[in-house]
Amino acid sequence: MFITLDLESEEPIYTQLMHQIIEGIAKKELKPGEALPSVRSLAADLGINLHTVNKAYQQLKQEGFILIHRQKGVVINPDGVAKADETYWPQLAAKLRPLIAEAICREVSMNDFLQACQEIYSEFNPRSEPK
Amino acid sequence: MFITLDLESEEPIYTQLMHQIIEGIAKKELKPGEALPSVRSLAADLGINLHTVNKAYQQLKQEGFILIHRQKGVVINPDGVAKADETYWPQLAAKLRPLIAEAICREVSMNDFLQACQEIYSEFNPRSEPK
DNA sequence: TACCTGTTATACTATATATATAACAGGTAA
DNA sequence: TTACCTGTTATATATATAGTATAACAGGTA
Repeated sequence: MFITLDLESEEPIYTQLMHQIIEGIAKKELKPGEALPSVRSLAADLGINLHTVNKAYQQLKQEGFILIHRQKGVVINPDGVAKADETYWPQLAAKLRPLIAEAICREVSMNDFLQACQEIYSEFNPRSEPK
Repeated sequence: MFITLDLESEEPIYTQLMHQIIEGIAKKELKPGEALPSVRSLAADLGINLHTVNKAYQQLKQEGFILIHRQKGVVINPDGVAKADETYWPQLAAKLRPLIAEAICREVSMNDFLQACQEIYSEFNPRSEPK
């Protein structure tokens, strides 16, 4: 699991970290129960402060992606991430709406937009897993 | 064109303003060449500072949604918003990727995700325009 | 005992957001 | 000309967020 940060980006470091870990879970590179580096070692590896890593971990914990055991360390949620529930969909819609509004302004057809989503979705599921 | 702000939201006021104006354009409630309120009057109507409105206007101008004439005022870009070009798609993908990664973690199928997009897209185009 | 966890506390810097006032420059209308 | 409307610029202030730096604490393990 490689993590690359863009320190010049407007996106805060801790959210970059969150996104990369979530993407790692989506790609199955990070599996349920798998251990993550300690806040200190990850911070050292990335050349950032341990509080920045901690902030990302805390938020991932609150959203159910990881579990934090005070003395054992951090692991990907062994029970898997909570499935989409009734609170998830409005939040997703709120994030999608500005993107879709701009797309319409720029004369992007619905099909072109859906295809863009589809291609990204496929990046995470390169092939369906053999059972 | 009604504008509603949530002053308690984590989303900055000026981005809320930008999004609502972009949505207004997408819904054709705001048409090319149409005038927008002056920074002072809109700020007064919304009960916010004129600099906050100005910041939203400046950014909308830079992204090509509106034109600002120093003494005439602000209008929706009469030439329409610039169509999606080769710089647009990577930017869209960068914004979609975290949403799609989380959706996959929450076991949202591709079809369910695409359908959510489709429904929002349809909100902006309630019916195809008669020519 | 030494070392590893996460956690908490404090302090500091820098930047972003939002407000408040004031003034400036150019155009328009009474 | 005068008054008023534009957007623009300049200062100043308050608050919150982001990030870093150090230090210490508490619990578990080798």
